[in-house]
Amino acid sequence: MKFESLRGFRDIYPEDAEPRENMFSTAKRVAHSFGFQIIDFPSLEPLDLYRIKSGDELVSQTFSFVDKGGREVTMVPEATPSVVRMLTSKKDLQKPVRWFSLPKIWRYEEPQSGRLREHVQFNADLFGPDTPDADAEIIGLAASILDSLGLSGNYEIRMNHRGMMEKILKSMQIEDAARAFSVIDRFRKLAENEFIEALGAIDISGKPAEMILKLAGTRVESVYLKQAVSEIVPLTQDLSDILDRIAKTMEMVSLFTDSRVVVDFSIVRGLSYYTGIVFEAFDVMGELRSILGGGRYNSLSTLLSGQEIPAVGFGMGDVVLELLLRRNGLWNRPTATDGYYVCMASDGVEMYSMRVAAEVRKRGKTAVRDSGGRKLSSQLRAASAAGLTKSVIIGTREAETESVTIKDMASGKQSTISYSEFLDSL
RNA sequence: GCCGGGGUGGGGUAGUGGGCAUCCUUGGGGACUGUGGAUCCCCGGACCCGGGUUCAAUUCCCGGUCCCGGCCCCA
Repeated sequence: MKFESLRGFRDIYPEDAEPRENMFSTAKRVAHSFGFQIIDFPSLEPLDLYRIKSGDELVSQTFSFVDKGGREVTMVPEATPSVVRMLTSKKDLQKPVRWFSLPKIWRYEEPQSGRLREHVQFNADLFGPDTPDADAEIIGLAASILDSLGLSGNYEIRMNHRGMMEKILKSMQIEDAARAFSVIDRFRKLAENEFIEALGAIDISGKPAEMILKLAGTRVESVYLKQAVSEIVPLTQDLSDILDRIAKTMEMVSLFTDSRVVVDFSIVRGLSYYTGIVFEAFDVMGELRSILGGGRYNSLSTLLSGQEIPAVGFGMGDVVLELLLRRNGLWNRPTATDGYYVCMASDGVEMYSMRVAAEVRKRGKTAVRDSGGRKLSSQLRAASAAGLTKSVIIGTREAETESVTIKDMASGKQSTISYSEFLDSL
């Protein structure tokens, strides 16, 4: 019988687990530097938590089952509902609340490039203020994490605004924005005629369809935003206000990163619950799906709890991020780490060598002791593989004189010093 | 759920309707009875699973499964 990991699930060995850990710890460090605090929540949630806001399409793509108590439960397919539940059930939180988490997320979908059935998602949300400052802070956090991973200049932020899009559509006499969004969302995947066809299928044709086509293909920097929109629809006061806010947000984001920030009118982020700004980050080569995505969702807490708490946040999966880091040569294990590999050159020194290793560790340093039963040459080969900077060689000679031989693995040089001298050097 | 392409040791490969399979690498050990990353030697380890065709299948056919990519969807 042969066992393999399930379709879409991964076994992660040290050569990947360590770069990965490095990636997560960078994200954590940056989040902390922004004043965000880590939270955690269950991996299993009631299925209804997702039914309320998303409907059957999402539910069909979850790992769900009926538990022994007859409850419909699901492996969490996203962080936000759980986070919002935590937020709304603790009534004494002082706003703004800045939270992040690193949950495992499950989705029952066909695996493909950048998408698996289980992944880790870095998730950050800022609750309370509904301001361009808060929007910019969240996007700035996302960008700062990517920058800290060494990806500056290798990605760009594309943003849009749900409210702006709704107003633009409305000026074209299109009331059902949600349906239009689902077509606009596919803009990049469709040829021009297919896009027009898809719009026609939801009763948008003629001039409005042409306008939407032009709009969806538009990407602009903040300074040209107003002009670009005014070329397509008349600027009402409402619309103008939103455009000012977007431009302000973009300018603020530019304070966080040198990466390009543009408005891309094709970014609408599926259906779901976004109410204001939406954004995604893409690799500049355009080879991968989006690295991260998020936006403002001011009504989800109302939906889940009746409390109105404005929110803005984003999620970033580890799968695409890993692909991007690999492509940029940033997926490497650390080189030799500071520490000692303890070898035994002869029989009868087990206790002494183990004591040496234990003392090294007590002083907060790394010590890996060979488990013995083999020649010194084999032990030193293992020492090389262990990637530690030094080896300690202990044999009868050292045991008799209470000394240790320290070998520098890079240079090959070694010297014998007394045990106490060695301990003092740690 | 659907579509396309794949599946030979841990990784990378050669090859064939018939001698349970090539080479490299990795792993273990040795040459080196107290010295690694060099060299040489030895050893371990594979034809995805099931069914069919056939005297005979790793090779051909069918189904499944997994991998890669795409669709749907992307929370």
